[in-house]
Amino acid sequence: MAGLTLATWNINSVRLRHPHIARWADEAQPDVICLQEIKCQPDQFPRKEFTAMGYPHVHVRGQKGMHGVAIASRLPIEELDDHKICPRGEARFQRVKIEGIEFQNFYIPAGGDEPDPETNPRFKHKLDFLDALEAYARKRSMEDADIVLVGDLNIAPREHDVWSHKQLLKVVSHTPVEVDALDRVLSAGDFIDVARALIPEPEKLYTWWSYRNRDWRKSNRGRRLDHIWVSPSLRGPALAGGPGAFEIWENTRDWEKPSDHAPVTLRLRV
DNA sequence: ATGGTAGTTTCACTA
Repeated sequence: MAGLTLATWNINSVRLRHPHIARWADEAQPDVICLQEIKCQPDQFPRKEFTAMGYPHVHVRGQKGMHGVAIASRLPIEELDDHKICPRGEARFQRVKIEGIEFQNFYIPAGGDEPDPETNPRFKHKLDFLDALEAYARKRSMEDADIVLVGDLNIAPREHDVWSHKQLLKVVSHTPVEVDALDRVLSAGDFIDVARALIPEPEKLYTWWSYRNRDWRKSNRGRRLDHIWVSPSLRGPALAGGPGAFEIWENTRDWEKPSDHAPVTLRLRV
């Protein structure tokens, strides 16, 4: 195969929004779709609907009502052993192999409102999760495997990944302590942040817009929370297509009852 | 400093 298009999308309930996925996939034509916040148990996942839209291969890590990740693929999926990363054991991580490439799909904890691990257990959970992920990434970096790490990482790391760097410095998702932790994960795994390798700052990049703004386009208070990282061995295939190979499908945010996240795709030249 | 919206576990919680 000449190329492989991969996608990541926080769908905020796959049972409610699989029609959006069908409509979007018809245009975007991804080969692999990594989903977060599916909000269902594995036996509740709409497999028939994914088969009908051309994705008969599905791997689900779900739990009742919240969190949950899933990978749907046109190509066969090889299941890989789960490694326990989430300190609370929540359904926030899965890994599979497709076409010889390991896909790691993450839904990192949002972290609550108060950016203080002493008073906010959710923020502590987020930092602990990132520490565990850093250790895992460091260990796996020794293997030289072809790895694509995607997901809703719930952190907008760079100045131009948010609508106002200054106003968000104390807002969870953009605080220095989280950004440092995420940067340590990136370094530990020798990963390449594909979006910024292809589209450098100061160009603004957002993948999420809050439901709490009446007109998301007009206010445009976005953040880049959804990421695609690749291991050094995939640098060539990931960057070969240039900026046009990376896409944020923000038009989906205009659809009726949308997810608050837009899907993101990368065309890998394999 | 506040409140705004959305989904599921629902008159409460997470995001």
